[in-house]
Amino acid sequence: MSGRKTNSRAKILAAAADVAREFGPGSVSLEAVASRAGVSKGGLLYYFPSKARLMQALVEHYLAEFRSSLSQAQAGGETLLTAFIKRAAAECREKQPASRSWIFSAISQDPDFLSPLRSFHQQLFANLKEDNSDLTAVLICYLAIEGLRSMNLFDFDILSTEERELLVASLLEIAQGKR
Amino acid sequence: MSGRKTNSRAKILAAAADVAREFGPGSVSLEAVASRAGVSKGGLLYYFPSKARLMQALVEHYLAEFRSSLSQAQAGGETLLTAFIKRAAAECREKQPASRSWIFSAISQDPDFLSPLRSFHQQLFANLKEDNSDLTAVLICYLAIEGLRSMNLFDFDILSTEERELLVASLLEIAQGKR
DNA sequence: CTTACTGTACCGGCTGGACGGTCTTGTCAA
DNA sequence: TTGACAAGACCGTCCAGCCGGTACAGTAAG
Repeated sequence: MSGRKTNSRAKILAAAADVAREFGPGSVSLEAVASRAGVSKGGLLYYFPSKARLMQALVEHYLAEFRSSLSQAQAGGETLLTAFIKRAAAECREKQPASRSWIFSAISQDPDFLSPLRSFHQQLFANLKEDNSDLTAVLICYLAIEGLRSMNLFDFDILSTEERELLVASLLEIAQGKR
Repeated sequence: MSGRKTNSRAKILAAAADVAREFGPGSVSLEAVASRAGVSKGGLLYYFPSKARLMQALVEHYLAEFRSSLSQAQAGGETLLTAFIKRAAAECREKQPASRSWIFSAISQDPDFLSPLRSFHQQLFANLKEDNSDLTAVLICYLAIEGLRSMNLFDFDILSTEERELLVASLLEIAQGKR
């Protein structure tokens, strides 16, 4: 077929996420991912020499995306905290539910795959505290957003759209010290 | 009926949670759980005729515990919201980190195992709204607590003890309309 | 000739589950 | 009181199936 400039790598990563979302995290096998990506098993293993590498790449890819979209939001002259809130809200709006189910596959494979995520969050939280003198506001906003993201991850559609927007608006007020 | 004093069922459930926490959610196999519980594989299968049943029981057991401790906290004449906050805070203090890792095993096995949890949370949130007229306060407190629980679940020890206590104190103030 | 794959075939390991057997316990007729 | 017996509470083994990973031969594009 097409031999050149293929972005099979990206396709495979997307396929892994799709399989996890559609068929459940337990269904993420090399075969399933390969067939979903329109690639043979051999082709998959050409890019990711082991399942562990695939999972690792999944985490790293997500983290890179997260980072870039955060700094992009921050480039508009916003505070880190408001950028974080807005970005999370946008994610909840745009992405389909359970779009991060692959995380469960990764944890099942090896919980250590989360450590990059952990250290990222640690640093993010540290930066948030540095950036905003009101520790209470940082705590409330950060945890509430993580709660929102958690709901999204587990596909708990508990909040209505209006409630979510109300929450985000309230958090933005708190973040700006207007409470 | 039989006369054997049997707490094997409870032991097996605890063992499953222990295996998930110590060796990772991917290591929860019937054999591993059985050996951890001091029971043979056949014995395990006697109590839980399939792995799916084990997972289901795990969810139900957790839910029953959650419910009872919530209503117990509420029996002291507290609001549902404050009871929820205090209970979650206590859980973070007492339980060892990642003590709910078995959830990941259940999701990997079949995401539908979460639906009892989902409907419980839906009802809990509905009750919270009914009980407290300040929707914003309910939203913030509920989501922030869920964020805290999420941190605990993923074993992200991002907050110091003081920060956590500060957060809880702030949330309790918000819950009581003292903000 | 190299790169970037495809496709097939295969292997060893592990897992869930079935099955048959064994020991223990409570029941009840004699 | 006893002793037979059914039922309960396990144990140990076996097996089919899937999964990750390897090996390798082939192929089409650049």
